[in-house]
Amino acid sequence: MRYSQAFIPTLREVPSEAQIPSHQLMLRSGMIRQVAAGVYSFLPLGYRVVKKVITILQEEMDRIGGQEFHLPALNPIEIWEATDRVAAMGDVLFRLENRRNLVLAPTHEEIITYHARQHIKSYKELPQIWYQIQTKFRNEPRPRSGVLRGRQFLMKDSYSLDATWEGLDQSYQKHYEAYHRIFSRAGLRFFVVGASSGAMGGSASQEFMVESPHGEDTCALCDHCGYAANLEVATSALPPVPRLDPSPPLELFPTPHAKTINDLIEQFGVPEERCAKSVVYIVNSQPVLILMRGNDELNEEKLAAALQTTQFRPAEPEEIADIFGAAPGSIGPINVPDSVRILADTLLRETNGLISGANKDGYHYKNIDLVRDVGTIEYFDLRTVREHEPCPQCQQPLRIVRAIEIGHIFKLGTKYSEALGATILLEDGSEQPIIMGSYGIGVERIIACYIEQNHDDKGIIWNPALTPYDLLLIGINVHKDSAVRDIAEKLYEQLQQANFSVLFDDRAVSAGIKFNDADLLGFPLQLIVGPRTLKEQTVEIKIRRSGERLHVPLDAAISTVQEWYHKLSEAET
RNA sequence: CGGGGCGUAGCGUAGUCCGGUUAGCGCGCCUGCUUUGGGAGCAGGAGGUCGCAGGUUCGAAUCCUGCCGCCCCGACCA
Repeated sequence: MRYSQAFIPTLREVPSEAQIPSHQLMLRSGMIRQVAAGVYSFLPLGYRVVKKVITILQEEMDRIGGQEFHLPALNPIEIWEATDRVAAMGDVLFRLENRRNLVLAPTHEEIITYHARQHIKSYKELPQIWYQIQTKFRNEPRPRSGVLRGRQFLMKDSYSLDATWEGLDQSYQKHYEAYHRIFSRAGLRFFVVGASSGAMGGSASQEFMVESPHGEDTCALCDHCGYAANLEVATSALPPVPRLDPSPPLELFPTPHAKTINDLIEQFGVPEERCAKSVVYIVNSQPVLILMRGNDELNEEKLAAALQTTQFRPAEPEEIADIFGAAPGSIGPINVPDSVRILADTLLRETNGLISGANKDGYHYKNIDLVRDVGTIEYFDLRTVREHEPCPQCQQPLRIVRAIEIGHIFKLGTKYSEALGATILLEDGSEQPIIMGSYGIGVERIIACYIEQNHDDKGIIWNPALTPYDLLLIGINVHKDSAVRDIAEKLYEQLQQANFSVLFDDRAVSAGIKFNDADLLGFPLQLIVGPRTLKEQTVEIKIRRSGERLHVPLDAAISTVQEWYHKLSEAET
């Protein structure tokens, strides 16, 4: 491609709406343009990168036996009602005003299961891995960070269909390995975390993460043993609050000015871990009292997993007063109405000597014994792990980092096959729902994360795997100097014949502009031909990543490019 | 949805508080001449419903009301 004829609208200045490097550089390099909040056009240069990512995805999915589909974005709403996901997705599901029986698909479990039900009748036809790379629509409440969270985005989604749970484990493992290869080939530094399966009812789930301050997820990492978990499921080896022996007697005491755990600690000098913080949630319109150690933070994802529902919210102060007869600062587990379910974090399991509100304004109890003084308590891991807590595997301090989710693998089970009646007959003649897995990769996120990890103050630094063109041939003064032009044209021909995709900067602009655009666009290699090199019968090869410049004789140009390209490609794997 | 910010030419912005000639500047764009290895110089030129609608006023980018859009933080995100 000749640059003079290419549509590559680069920007010298940073558009004000772009806050993070990948967004800024994708705009500045002419890869994307915004059309609406969370909606972007890919311009030719950006789309070349998309196609390269898609090729990697297809190759690796095909390698594990995946078969590519192209499913419709328009879905009948009935099928979404059948799995109860119209309600579950809520406002995130796009609906159509002038065709109300259709919705825009945010994911494709339903359609896949629909086709499985149509045609898969026997265990003999399984396993299957079905995938597609397609546009998803999600009415995100707040799109952000360029293409990192959009209302319309590309996703590689795949689904495994198995007759047995062991089969599901194998399909899941194949995806795990394929995902490793995909992200490695894309040149990403990433890690895998255990994740919540949430209210979807699946059994196991892992997320592929890229560490970034711009990420929307938070993970606990152990650099020592490799433990990694999303904070929604992360645990630590923090010891539980030990029992006192003998158990001291329950005692009511006035605390007129203590509304928070910190007040209690300051005013009465009590140890933080002996305080039991009481929080109240309304779960399916029933009150639930939750006891947390000291100032530990309740994790709502863990609560959702414990309660097996996401239909809950913190209680309002008025509701708390109605139920407990006291303000939020004075409630506790003693004298709780029978209708209130009591949960406690596992750190408090069957312990004693605790201080908590007395359900009487201005009073607390001390020496509460959860076994002696409180009715039925259900214990769950509910607390949010904090920085520096000991790793649950090796006791070394945990690190808490922000991360961007680029892939998610998920053992679904039979939720969708049951809801939609996708069943098979087994060898013994019995009928059973197909056992499914679902696996997703965000295409734009791979690109944005790559740029987040591979840029400098001048621009993007592409590797051979994702670069929109293999290399940039820069002709200095080609429009004025016919000797340079002849050489440049010849190299342009030869490079293409050697199977390189080449962008040939033949524009009639100054050298400085060409060099700056070259660094901004970030192709792995720049081949520079100008009057200066011509005098010595050489060309200059600049390696974008290192900034290294080689001067090679004209007749060695192609072979040197091939060598270096090979070297750069090797370095990736 | 809560909080904050913003909307003036393709991009970046000044002007808005305190209403008043023709809305200014840099980059980019067009023409000519000169220049030519890290975003050239000179000269000339094109390009604006000041987000939209209504209101106040002799007069509105500027004041008032409503709406729309975009960004950031939070909530949310199988």
